[in-house]
Amino acid sequence: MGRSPCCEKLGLKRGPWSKEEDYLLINYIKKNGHPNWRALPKLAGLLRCGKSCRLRWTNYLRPDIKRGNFTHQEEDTIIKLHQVLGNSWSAIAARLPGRTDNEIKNIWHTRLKKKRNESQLKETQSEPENTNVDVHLEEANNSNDKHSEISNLKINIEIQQQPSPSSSVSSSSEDSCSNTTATSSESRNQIMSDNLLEIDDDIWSEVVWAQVDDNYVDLSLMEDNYHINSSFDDNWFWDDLFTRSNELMLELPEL
DNA sequence: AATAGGCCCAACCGCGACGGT
DNA sequence: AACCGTCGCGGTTGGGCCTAT
Repeated sequence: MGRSPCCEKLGLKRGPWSKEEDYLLINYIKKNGHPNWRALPKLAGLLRCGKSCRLRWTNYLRPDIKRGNFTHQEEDTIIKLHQVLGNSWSAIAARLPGRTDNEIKNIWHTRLKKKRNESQLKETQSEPENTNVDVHLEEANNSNDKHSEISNLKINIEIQQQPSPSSSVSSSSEDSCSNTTATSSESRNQIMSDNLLEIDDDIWSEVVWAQVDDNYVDLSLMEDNYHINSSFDDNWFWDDLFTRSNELMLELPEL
């Protein structure tokens, strides 16, 4: 048996919203909020389903929405966030005040995906051959105060395995990105295989590049430990990294 | 000027998560 | 535990606009 429709379609209007409908919706929400989207259209005098009203409000009518073109800075932020979060548009939107997930999704598919692919192509053409070593990523100490450690931008990494010549270089496909928050063992394996280190030509240069999802961070060799240095100094990046740190398998050169 | 193709974006669809019963 | 209703999310669609020919 098929799934029942989200609302009674008969008699309900679909398609673009008129100014009158917008006015009714804004007016109602201003006075009453939106405790129940399903009941809202009837109470507001709209011939729409609740889902349509919610979408119109969250993607277009909300007063805190920033209209207009994305700035270069916003575009770069989206690309970086996408490297970490994958297709989690709502999570990306939460970090871009005034922008909606729908808007970000649209700009990604129309412009930024192409832009990202072009810059990746340039990078891969200029990068040297890589060497890989498996290690396990763990926190430097057992402190519960993660943020104090995060703010120092230093995470010690303990090497547990020897070099693995058969290791592959990480994938940067769309699919791998979408798996970053998955928790099944199959997905976890995918995450591990997708998070391999790419190393400088000279592994003793004390500066290597690790890839966390599609995001590059540089690892400095200091006193038999690697320290992660990243341009991503916002706490959200490190929160994400720590949240998944037990699942991440980086590849590092042997100390 | 006509039109084909690409781009952009608002809106829709279907699914999974979640809370209440 | 199972069921149901609701919400939010990501993927997709379709129509208007723009541009090249």
